[in-house]
Amino acid sequence: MNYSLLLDHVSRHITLTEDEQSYFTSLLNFKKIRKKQFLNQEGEVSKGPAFVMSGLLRSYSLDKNGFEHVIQFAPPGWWIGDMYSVVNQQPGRLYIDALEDSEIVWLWKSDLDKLYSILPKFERLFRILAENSVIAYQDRLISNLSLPARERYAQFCRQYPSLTECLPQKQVASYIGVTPEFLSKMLNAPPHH
Amino acid sequence: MNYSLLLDHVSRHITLTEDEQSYFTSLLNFKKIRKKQFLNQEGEVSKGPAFVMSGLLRSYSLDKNGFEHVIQFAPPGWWIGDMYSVVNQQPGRLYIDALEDSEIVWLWKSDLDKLYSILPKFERLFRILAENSVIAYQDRLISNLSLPARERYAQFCRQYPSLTECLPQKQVASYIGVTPEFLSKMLNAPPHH
DNA sequence: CGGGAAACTTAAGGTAGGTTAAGTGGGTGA
DNA sequence: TCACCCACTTAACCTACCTTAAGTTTCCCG
Repeated sequence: MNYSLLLDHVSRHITLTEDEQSYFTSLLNFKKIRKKQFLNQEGEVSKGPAFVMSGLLRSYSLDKNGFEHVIQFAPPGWWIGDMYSVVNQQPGRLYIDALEDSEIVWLWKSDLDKLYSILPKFERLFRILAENSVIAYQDRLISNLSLPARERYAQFCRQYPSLTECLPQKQVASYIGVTPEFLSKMLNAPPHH
Repeated sequence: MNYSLLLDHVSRHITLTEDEQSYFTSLLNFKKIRKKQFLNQEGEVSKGPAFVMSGLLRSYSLDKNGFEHVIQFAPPGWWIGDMYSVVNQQPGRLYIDALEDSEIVWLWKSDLDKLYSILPKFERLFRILAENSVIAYQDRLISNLSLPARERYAQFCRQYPSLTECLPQKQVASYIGVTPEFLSKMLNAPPHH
């Protein structure tokens, strides 16, 4: 198993000896997920955070009218999971599925806790990741509260140019919070002033 | 100076000896903020996270039409800050001001970093706080994407009953993402089935 | 290949929520 | 005590975005 993508990612925030690296990787579980298969369904207790090695995952919630709302996309090199469910070990409210055939590695919550106590450096890693996550959610909240759909779309394209290319429009629509019909109309209409 | 509110809060997540407590409190800066005064203005580099001892603060962003969008309220026992600005030591996009005369304690980012290296337990504390923050922002994002204003209001009342009582309506309107006029109309109209 | 499901488009009509504007009442500082 | 400000209300009008529905294209799976 080649963990270099993950170990590179980790080493951007904390430094590990070879022994520490192999202890860390010994806790990892590997999994292939084919397109449209689920890592996680609403109402299940999420096993733990997952790191994407290849492919593309997303998390979304389903409202009572059956509409999906994308919370996050996770291309290779990103973490994804249902934080609420992992932290509280309660059934979550998110679905996580693969938009492309994907490979991930994931940790049991109990192994993560072990990792924290044996290698406290990992507290730091996950603190930093959580902080970055807070920043990203805050940014998105501000956009949702203060920008019209057209500018939210423009911001998405600026922020995730590679995703913009490979995602179907309806996924982007769901992320920025409009219907696919409206996004289509927007894109095929003359740019507003 | 009486730090019991803060130390109680900290001890819910990590355990400190008396020496550790006094080292921690030695890093704290105390500040009184009168109603309508700012802790933080857009474009400034935020000094660091602040813990509210008494009073009530809020953070908000200002859009290009001059409208405020409340990101967070912070009653006593809560942390508030501009995470983006603290982490990156760059000018932030948030204003933080006091809705009531308040007292806070806050940490320089550099002291926080010292604290992490001398007492790694604090990595854990702030990891947990950041994780809870992620959960809260995710929840709010889901509400904004999938619930109509009336239900966002109901959820706010359920989630923060004490804030609902003491906040002026226009602050709540700004938090749930509607105009004060619309919230007023909503509240004075017959409940929708 | 062929057929069905998705993704995308177009368009008509509807609605949640915004804008503007005017008025009321309570609180507070000079 | 008065003046002013600010929170809140009301109401008429407006628009960004949604709903429904139909049609076209693409693409995948058998």
